[in-house]
Amino acid sequence: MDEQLRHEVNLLHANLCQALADPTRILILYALAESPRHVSGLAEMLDAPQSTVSRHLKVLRERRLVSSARDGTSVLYALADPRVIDALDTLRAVLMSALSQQAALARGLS
Amino acid sequence: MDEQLRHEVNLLHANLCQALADPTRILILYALAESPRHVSGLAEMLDAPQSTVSRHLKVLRERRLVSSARDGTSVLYALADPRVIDALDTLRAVLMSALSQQAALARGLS
DNA sequence: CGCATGTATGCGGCAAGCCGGATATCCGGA
DNA sequence: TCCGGATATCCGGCTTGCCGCATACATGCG
Repeated sequence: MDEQLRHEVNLLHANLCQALADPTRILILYALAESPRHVSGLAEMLDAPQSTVSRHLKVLRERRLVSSARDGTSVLYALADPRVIDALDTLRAVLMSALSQQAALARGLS
Repeated sequence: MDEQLRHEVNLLHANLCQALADPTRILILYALAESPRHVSGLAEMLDAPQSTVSRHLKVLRERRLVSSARDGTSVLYALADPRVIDALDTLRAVLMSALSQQAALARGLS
């Protein structure tokens, strides 16, 4: 049954990664890392329809990557755990390495 | 056009996260972090059909998260960049925090 | 050269994700 | 209580992802 638990965590792990697997959501997370924002603010910043932003926020909220708090008639969203940004930065570094390696390879062909 | 480039990288960033968004692929990456392995070895270890494993490896290979090398009639796969494991570990830590927070909340309700 | 082993790919089908517009819900002020 | 601004959800449609099976491809050996 310990095996069962390990499997369960693995599913949640993948689920968490899934939440990061969308360009808009990545932008949202980086924006919230700067400062908490309202839905409308994010929508304007990303130049995306409000419904789209709201749905993305729902995904992030369900995974507890962001937290929400009412602020008058609007809702203020904030990053729940700054380590998510660390992870994203690390992955971006990995990406950059892969790209430069790819570029070097391309130069070698010419 | 710098803006254009930023957007391009953002897409690739999401694409990279997408590659991590599958339970089987996460298991593969952790397995390869231990030591390089053949396709058949991974298939047996994960108790998954060979075609499935091969397809997952293709996804990881395209993103340059793993590297492949022929070894006689089989192919040896290895982790391309250990930092991916760092990122996965960080995300797992985030997950654990969220879970324990959730558990504490549940206790509060009882 | 033909066979056996190990790996990759084409295929058909199904599940899940993303989108924008329209609508429902929530809240504060008049 | 009624209204307007802000947010969440429903809907229909399209795209993408994952799977297993069957099959093609590559490699080493006799």
